[in-house]
Amino acid sequence: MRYYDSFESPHGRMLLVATEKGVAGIYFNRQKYFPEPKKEWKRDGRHAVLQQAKRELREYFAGKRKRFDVALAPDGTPFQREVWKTIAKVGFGETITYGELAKRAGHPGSARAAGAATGRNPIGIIVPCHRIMGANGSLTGYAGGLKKKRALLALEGVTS
Amino acid sequence: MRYYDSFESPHGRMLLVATEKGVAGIYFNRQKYFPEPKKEWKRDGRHAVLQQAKRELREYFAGKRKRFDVALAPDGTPFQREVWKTIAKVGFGETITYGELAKRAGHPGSARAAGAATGRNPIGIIVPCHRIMGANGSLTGYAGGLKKKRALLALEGVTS
DNA sequence: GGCGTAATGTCCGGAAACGGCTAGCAAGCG
DNA sequence: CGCTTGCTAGCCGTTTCCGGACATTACGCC
Repeated sequence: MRYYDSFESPHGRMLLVATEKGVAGIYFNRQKYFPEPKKEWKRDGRHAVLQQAKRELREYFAGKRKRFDVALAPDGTPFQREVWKTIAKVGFGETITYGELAKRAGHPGSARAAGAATGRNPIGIIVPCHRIMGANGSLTGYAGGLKKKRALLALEGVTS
Repeated sequence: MRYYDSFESPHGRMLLVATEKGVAGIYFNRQKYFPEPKKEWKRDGRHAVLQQAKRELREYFAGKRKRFDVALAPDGTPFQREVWKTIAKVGFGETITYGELAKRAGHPGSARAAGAATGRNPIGIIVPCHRIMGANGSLTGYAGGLKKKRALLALEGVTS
């Protein structure tokens, strides 16, 4: 079963989705790969996982939180989950390249595949895919739009 | 959740699988498309659906039952479920061709597709796919082996 | 009668395309 | 010369697409 709720972020309304085990997705309205909510999903703003996620997000945007603790439960292939797990370990304000990401995930040389997996990350912000950049320093892409990527990095003090 | 149990038929041991809603599958050992039991399945010989299915099967093989009443809940595409539902309406001792089957299912001309769907029927015996034959009277196929198809038809008094 | 053919829905394997990439050159420019 | 820019060719997991195979049969043509 999946539960969902909306969340008002400084960059617009977001959709949060969770299972019993953890957060499954966070999406900006109209972002790439925005899921169409299924009928059997239940709106439940008081679901434990959703409440924790919302609290941590509020604290993050308020500048009072540098690390997320809520449990994660995204759907994906083994490779994708490896990559996302690796992204989650990149610290606040730190940025790495797609090649470095691939290496840390145990797949050196799979930079391009890591990029594709990054693009499919369903849990923006909490899995901080905005901290991944091109080897030449370019932002290269963001499912919510490069503008949001820049804003998130600015919030974390990355001047670039 | 899926529940399962074994059943001793005159033609060998069988595996029964069910959901809350009805029978999902019945398989001869080593038959085509025999499913590998999943870890999360529960063996439960007293599950209501399984008990009813076993009773009706015993009665059928004893010659005391000509119609099955247990609820069915097979997995399949919409087309496949149409076909299986149509097969279930073919009476004891009656045989029809794949073309007739397709027509009754509301897809005249899809005889071949109906054949493929018949081959994927997960609920042998109760959904009596053994009553479907080639237009020229040949048996053509059976997931449990043609020998069993012949035996079942003989039990129903089809001399052919 | 015998034989090729087209029509039908699904599954499966292989091939190809497609990305939020990158290292390696080759020019262009001051 | 150094630095920057742009193009190219490999790299890799996933997704999409296509072509055949099936528990078939009706039809047209010889």
